[in-house]
Amino acid sequence: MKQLKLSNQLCFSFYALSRLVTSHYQPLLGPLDLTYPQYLVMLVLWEHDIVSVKTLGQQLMLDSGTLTPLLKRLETKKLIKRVRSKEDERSVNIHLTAAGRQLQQEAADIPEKISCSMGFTEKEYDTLKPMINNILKRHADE
Amino acid sequence: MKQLKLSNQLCFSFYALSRLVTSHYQPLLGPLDLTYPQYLVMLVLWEHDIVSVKTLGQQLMLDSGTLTPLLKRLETKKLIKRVRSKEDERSVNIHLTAAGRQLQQEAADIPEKISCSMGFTEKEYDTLKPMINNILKRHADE
DNA sequence: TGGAATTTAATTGTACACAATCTAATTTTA
DNA sequence: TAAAATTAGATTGTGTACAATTAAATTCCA
Repeated sequence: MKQLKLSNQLCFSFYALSRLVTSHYQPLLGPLDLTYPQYLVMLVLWEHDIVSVKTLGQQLMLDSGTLTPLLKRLETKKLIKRVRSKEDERSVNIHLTAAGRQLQQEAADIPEKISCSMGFTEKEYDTLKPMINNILKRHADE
Repeated sequence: MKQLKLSNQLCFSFYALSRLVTSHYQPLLGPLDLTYPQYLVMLVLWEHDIVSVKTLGQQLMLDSGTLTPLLKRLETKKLIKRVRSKEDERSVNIHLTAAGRQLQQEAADIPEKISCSMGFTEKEYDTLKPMINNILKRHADE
């Protein structure tokens, strides 16, 4: 019986934690004129240089309704370029620009700073990482 | 070195998990014409009947910029009533209406359903609940 | 006591998030 | 191969989130 409320409470904790995380990124990303979701897109591009909107959506678990306007904003800032694919005209490839690559340097210390800001303990890393990724993975289809 | 990326990855997991949670509530709340944040407000009201916007904001960690329009939508649906306090005219008290209390019955099985939908294991409850609440608590000030 | 500081909501503006729908391109298959 | 089904993004509309500002009420305190 008491169990029932637990799921609700745990879900609320996840919801609150996500917003806490975003709020800790904000002061780090603000100076780079990036939001957290925009930063996530840049992280993917810094790894791959070119990715399709579809791939981006799969990696970040976001749909085109979210990504299309977000990518347009990144393009306005000259950090990326949206290029419709020649091979498959339905697909749009996102290219990292020189300015976008440049930004990687300025963002280099963010992982360390966010780690410090959130103050995760060793134990929290080791426990939460696999457990939460397990939850995400078992719902991977959607 | 490898540690640095971990914080970024763990934070992304939290962000993704929060959206996963919301997506699992949606089919349960849709029939009640509630969003997840609206449901959270109703949960507080089902416990207390009357709460101030300030208290609500503290409980849910949301500010008036989020709550004011959300509460207006709940009022439009006749689930709550917004009443400016007589004792302190700055404060607005949220009252549960009869329809709002009625809705509690229809929402009674949501905790069980969300538990089933998310499929948390016993171990996940026992580990995640205290660990995540600890993280939230140590950043409680903001 | 009366002005300064604080508190509480509301407002404004920007940016997600996602359901639902649409269009165009590609693939399937009858 | 031509119609049907699928796929990739874009669009539309609703609803959060939150920073920054504003306005009104209350509290502080010199």
